[in-house]
Amino acid sequence: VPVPRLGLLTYAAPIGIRLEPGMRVLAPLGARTITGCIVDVVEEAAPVDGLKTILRVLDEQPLVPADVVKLAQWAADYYLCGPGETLAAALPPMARQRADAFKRQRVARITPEGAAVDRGSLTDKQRAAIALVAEAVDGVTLRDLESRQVTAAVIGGLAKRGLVAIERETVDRDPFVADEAGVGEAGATEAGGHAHGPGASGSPFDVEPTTEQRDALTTLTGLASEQAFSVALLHGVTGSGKTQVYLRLADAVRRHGRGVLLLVPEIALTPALAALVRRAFGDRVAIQHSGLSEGERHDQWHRIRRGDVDVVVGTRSAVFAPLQQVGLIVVDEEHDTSYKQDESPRYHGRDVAIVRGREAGALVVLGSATPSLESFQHAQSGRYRLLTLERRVLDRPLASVSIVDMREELAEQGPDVVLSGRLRKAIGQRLEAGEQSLVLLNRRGYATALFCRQCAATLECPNCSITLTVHRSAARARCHYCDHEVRVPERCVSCAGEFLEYRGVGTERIEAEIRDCYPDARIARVDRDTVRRRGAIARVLRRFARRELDVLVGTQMIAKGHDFPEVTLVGVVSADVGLGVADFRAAERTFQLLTQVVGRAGRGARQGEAYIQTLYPNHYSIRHAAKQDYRAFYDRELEYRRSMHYPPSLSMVSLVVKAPSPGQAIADAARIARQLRHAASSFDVLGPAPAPLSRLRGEHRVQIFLKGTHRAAMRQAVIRALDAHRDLARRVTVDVDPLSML
DNA sequence: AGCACGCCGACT
DNA sequence: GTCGGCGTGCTC
Repeated sequence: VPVPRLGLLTYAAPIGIRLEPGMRVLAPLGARTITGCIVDVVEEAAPVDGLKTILRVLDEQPLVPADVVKLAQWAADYYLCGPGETLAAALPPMARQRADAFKRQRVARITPEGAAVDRGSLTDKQRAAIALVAEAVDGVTLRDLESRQVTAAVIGGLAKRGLVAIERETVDRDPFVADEAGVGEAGATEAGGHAHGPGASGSPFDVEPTTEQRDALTTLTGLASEQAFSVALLHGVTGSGKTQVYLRLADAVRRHGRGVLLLVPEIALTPALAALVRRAFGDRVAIQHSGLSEGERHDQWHRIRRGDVDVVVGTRSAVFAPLQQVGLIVVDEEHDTSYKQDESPRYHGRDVAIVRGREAGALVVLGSATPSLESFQHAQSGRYRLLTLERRVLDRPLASVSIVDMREELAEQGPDVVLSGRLRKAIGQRLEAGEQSLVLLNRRGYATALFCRQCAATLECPNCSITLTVHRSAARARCHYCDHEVRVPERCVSCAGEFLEYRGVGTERIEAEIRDCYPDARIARVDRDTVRRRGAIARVLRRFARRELDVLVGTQMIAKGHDFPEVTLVGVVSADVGLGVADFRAAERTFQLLTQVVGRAGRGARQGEAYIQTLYPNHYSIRHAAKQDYRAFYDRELEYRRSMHYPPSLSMVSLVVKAPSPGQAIADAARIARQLRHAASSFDVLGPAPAPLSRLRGEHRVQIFLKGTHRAAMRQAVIRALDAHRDLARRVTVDVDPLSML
């Protein structure tokens, strides 16, 4: 049942009804009627006491394929959430709705008392109302009564006196009956709706593969043809043509009659890829991502279920797509953190993909220029097959990268410097030459904080332990966690001082700086603030690809997988943004982001150049990213993780306990930690300690970490600890294999 | 007294 | 997620 933290429930059903895993049923749950999904069927010779009986079977055939039901169950066990939560991810959008979503109406009926009452004792309005109710044999809905000038107040008064009865009734109407009839090709959206990405049209197979690509393909098609489970890590530098390998491999697999799942971090950010896949496989492709409307998602899901497609492109939830005979699962940019869902069910799309591949006997290909330490370690140990693309297509050189020491810039130009002289000059040169530039700063807004020079107070969020970010164009200061916002104050809110200072820069400020510097440049900004609306990012990227823009300023959104041949300059305003975070993955994230964004330069005929501004020019993640030296970074980072006992040398589970006060949060967490320590023989329990974001949306947060090599033991301990403290269960968030320490 | 609101436990 | 039960605190 679609209820968080609730395990599998057992219901009775009459003998003789066809029941199979994957079928949906209507069942009573407490006072409600809900739509559940059958996970298992057990036959009993005699009736079992204490079970409620399912009300109705909604499907004649399993809606969710049996293997996907099993996969969802595995994910629920592994990630410590309710099976209904993972199963919900596997169901088509509209089937997720509760039975209550069948229109529920309030119906009034006459009672014996009401029929017998002396109508002379009633008011005019009551008399009119009771007359209407009495003449309707099956009762009359309150909505109908209202349209006949009988207000809810009048009918409520009659109900209170027991003269009419009001009941909630579900309208018996299965939304799928209507849908199934109408499922047509209308759902075959135009490759995500926004087709033309940069690059050429025509079949992607027209391009001749490089020698390296050919070698990788030979190995991969070999592995795929074995029709047995294996995992390959395709480590290819930026611009080496990994997509080309995926597409050709996918084509080979589907020609052998097996299905292909292509998982990508966020299609909405890379509309070009969707278009490419579309051109490669035509209408044998389905697309699944959150940018589609409910109706579109529903249609795409059913196209897959019916077997109308053999290639599915989608974001993490597509790992549960109802595709049959899966022979290949590709996880593109496997290191990308958006594969991990940041709300329950907190599953990792890549890791679920590997389990699905194992169960299906499929080849799983993980691709990245900057593999996660987890994946690369498995490749090193031989568990995954390692394939490497070391050269760019057409042997184009990687960008030449310069690290700009901002300490020197500060010394020379004063504390207000944002763009170094070198980066500013480089942008100017590109404008002169008619070439394009990307400028990255992974932080949105104009300023990160508003600081009072008189009393040293900083404008903070009243609900969260964080400073408000200044968005100047909106003249608002906003919390990026709870969305609380205020007008930017003219005077300090604590001392009324009038000398307020903007501290810390964001993309909005960078855009303004570049405009100041180069008033004629055509500049656009890409971050969550500017591309909130559907299709907005595709529009900007398209304009950039058509060279209607000279400079693109943005957050990590501009670093992801885009292929702009005319970009010859990449500037990173501050490589340090992610390094300050209290997270053992800070260096890895910084390395990945820098490598990815630097890889956007020089993908066309002209050599690319990049500038990375930093206050830590000797930090290893910056140095190795500048050289695009993944191996050096990996060796160094792995050593750090080993010595500090962090993943991938062991596994972690994070628990966050929330409470209305800090003391309460600590006390509650301490109870759970005690219980965990009690069970801890093979793992360590760290904490409780205030979480880095100690207050969020008005709640105080305290953290506990489990660290160990035996995940099952840790999961077991968490289950038992939460079982022993049922009263706290709702206040605790459990994250298995957390990607963030926040 | 009557009820709005929030918290908590239960849901097969 | 959401319902019912129950306690607290407020209004008439």
